[in-house]
Parts: sequence; structure tokens; C-alpha cells
Amino acid sequence: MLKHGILGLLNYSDMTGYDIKTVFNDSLKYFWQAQTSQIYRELQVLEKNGWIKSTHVEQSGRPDKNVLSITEEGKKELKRWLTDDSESSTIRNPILMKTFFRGECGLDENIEFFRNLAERECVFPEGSNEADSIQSEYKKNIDNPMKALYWKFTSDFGMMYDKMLRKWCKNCISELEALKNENTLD
Amino acid sequence: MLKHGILGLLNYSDMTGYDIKTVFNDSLKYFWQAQTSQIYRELQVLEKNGWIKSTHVEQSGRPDKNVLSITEEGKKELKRWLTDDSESSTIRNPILMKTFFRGECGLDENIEFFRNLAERECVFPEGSNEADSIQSEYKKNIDNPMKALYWKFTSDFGMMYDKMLRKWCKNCISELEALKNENTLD
DNA sequence: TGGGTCATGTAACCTGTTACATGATTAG
DNA sequence: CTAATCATGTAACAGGTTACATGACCCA
Repeated sequence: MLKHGILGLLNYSDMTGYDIKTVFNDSLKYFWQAQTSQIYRELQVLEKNGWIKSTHVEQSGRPDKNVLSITEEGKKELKRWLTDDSESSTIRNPILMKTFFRGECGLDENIEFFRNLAERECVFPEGSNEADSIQSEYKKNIDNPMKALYWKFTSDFGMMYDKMLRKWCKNCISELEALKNENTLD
Repeated sequence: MLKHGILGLLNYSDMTGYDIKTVFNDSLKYFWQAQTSQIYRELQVLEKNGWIKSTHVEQSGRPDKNVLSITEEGKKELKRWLTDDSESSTIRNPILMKTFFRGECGLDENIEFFRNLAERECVFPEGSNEADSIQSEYKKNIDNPMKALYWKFTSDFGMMYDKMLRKWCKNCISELEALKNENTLD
């Protein structure tokens, strides 16, 4: 998956490993993260596969760099991946794993858990301007409307997810508080 | 995370590796999946950590088994994990990764993509009775109301997620169709 | 007699995380 | 003078996937 993410970025423009890392840790970090070490390792594989090629560029006043660019083979592979609907994503939700076993803890403790959860697990936490900066970034790209639109779709997803998460936490809290009141009445 | 999931299950009752695998691939599979190979490997680590212990049980008519049970140390570790709010989950959403680069494909192709996406990526696909079977499973456990309630919370999440996903797909399709009509009018 | 369930695992590989290592330039 | 930015990586480990391997019992 990361391989194809890198390929997608290089299809937009040539980049260094460092550039790729920056994009992942700024623009894409709300749906994918990647460490430098992993990126440089994947770049080696991509080059071995013939999907990208590397050009050494000397610079003065800053370190030399290896500029990566996508090859025709790489473009073909990117297209193949995009149109391959057979791979369904594996689900892995750490929030639900913890929730599932929360019966071990007390009611008040769990109410507190759900109160904190929403803000801690939101894609665009309240007060951060990430959603805004993405919006302005894709508005800069309206000369390339197709590109910008799909960026917007991904940030729309993030915002809808956050809304849902907050609602779910609120519901859980309500049910726990109802239970608490029942117990008090006994 | 899987380590603690296993620990949580063994806190409910003693189990074999095979039992654990069955629970993961039936009851928990809508938020976590685990292969047999991974489970047996993690069990070795859990035992090495002193969090579980294994008892060999001879059986007639079927293979012998190793019954795993949680130790006091293991219970302590489970509690520590449950109340540790410092680890925030890393986000990794394959759907959004593909969506992000979909500008490479044509409008009609992408409308089709979003039409298929919802059903392919739902936690509880339409027509499957997974949501129902979870509901009935936690109703069986109303003698242990605390346990059942948190199970319900996780399946609530799944249903809310599916609803959100369908809505998002619908929105994306609307925007793409609006764009298609604009282009036709030119 | 063939497939499902119970039951245990190993080996190789791929993907992701953490920690380490270096070093010049530039802006505050 | 110090922190950030640009720029490259390696090593070790942890977590996850795919494929293989075995074998008895039971039900249709």
C-alpha cells in the first residue's frame, strides 16, 4: 500500500525521499503515516522493480539529493493498483479492541474514558487547523480540478468520521449514565 | 494490541489457541483479525512474559490440547493496558489512499468505484447477518450485563461506521455526477 | 469417501516502529 | 549560539501475511 502511495506522489511530480516524507507527515498524515526508514527502504524496492528511477543531483550550500521519478512501468503499475478492486482492506480498530474489554473497569472510569476518547482519536482534533489547511491546499489546486476534488473527498471522510465518533461516544456515555442512575435508585 | 486482546479473552475464560482463533474469526473479526500463526507466536511471548500459563490436557478421540489461562501478572498487565490512555492509535486507511490518487481515472470509472466501495468496505455487509448474530450473542450474556454492554458498543460503532461510509460514497457520487453534467453542457 | 471440526504448529516473507548516525546551511 | 530545515540512510526488532504440514474423528 505504501509502495503505491509513493508511486502516486511521484506520478504528480519528481521528489526526493525527504520530500515524500514531508508530504506523508503533512498532507496525508490523517489517513496514512510513514517513517523515513520505511520510505527509503520502499524506494529501494520500487527502483529494483523498475517502477521509479533515481537521479543524483549535486547542490551547493546543501546536501546532494537523489531525485526520484516514475517510469512508464511505474505508471502502468499505479494504474493497475488503482483499478484493482479485489483487495479488500483488513480492519483493525484499536479503539474497539479496548472498548470490548472495558467491562473490567468501573462505570465512572468508563464514562471518563469515552469523554476523552473523541478528542484523542479524532482525525482533525478540535482546535487544530488541519482540516482548514487541507481545504486551502486543494483550493490552490483548482487549476487541476480533478486532483483537488479527490483530495477534498478524503478530508470530507475525515470530518464525517470525526462527527460519527463524537456521536458514538455521546451515545455510550448516555447508556452508561442511565445504568448508573438505575443502580443509585436500588 | 493483539497480545492484550488475547489477554482480555483469557481473562473471560481459559481457552486453547484454537478457541482464541475461533473467537477472533467469528466475534471480533469486524474490528480485528488474526491468523493462527500469529496467535501461536504471541502465545509463546505471553507465556515468556509470565502473563499466561499453559496446561497440557490429554483427550481421547481428539487431539490433546494446551489450555491457556491468565496469571495474576497477566491480569495486572491487562488492567494497565486498559487504563493507559497515552497510546493513540495510528491511522491507516487504504480506502482513502486509493481515493486520493483516483484523479488518474475517468469520471465514469470513479462513479463506479464509489458505487461498489460502500458494500465492499462495510463492516456488516448488507445481507450478512453478522450484526444480528452479535446482537443475539450479547443478549445471551445479559446475566453479565457489563460484559454484554461493551460488546454492544463495539457493534454500534460498526453500524454507525457503515452508515457514514454509505453517506460519504453517495456524496462523492453526487459531486462527480454534477461535474459530469457540467462538462456535457459545454 | 470426502469435507468439516478440533488441534497444533513452522518458515519465509513483508510491513511498520524505534533508535541511532551524520552534517551543512540558515534564520532568529 | 541554537534550533529548524534539508538530506541521507542503517540496524534491530515487532507485528502481520501466506503457505505449508499433520492427523484423527464424525457426519452425510
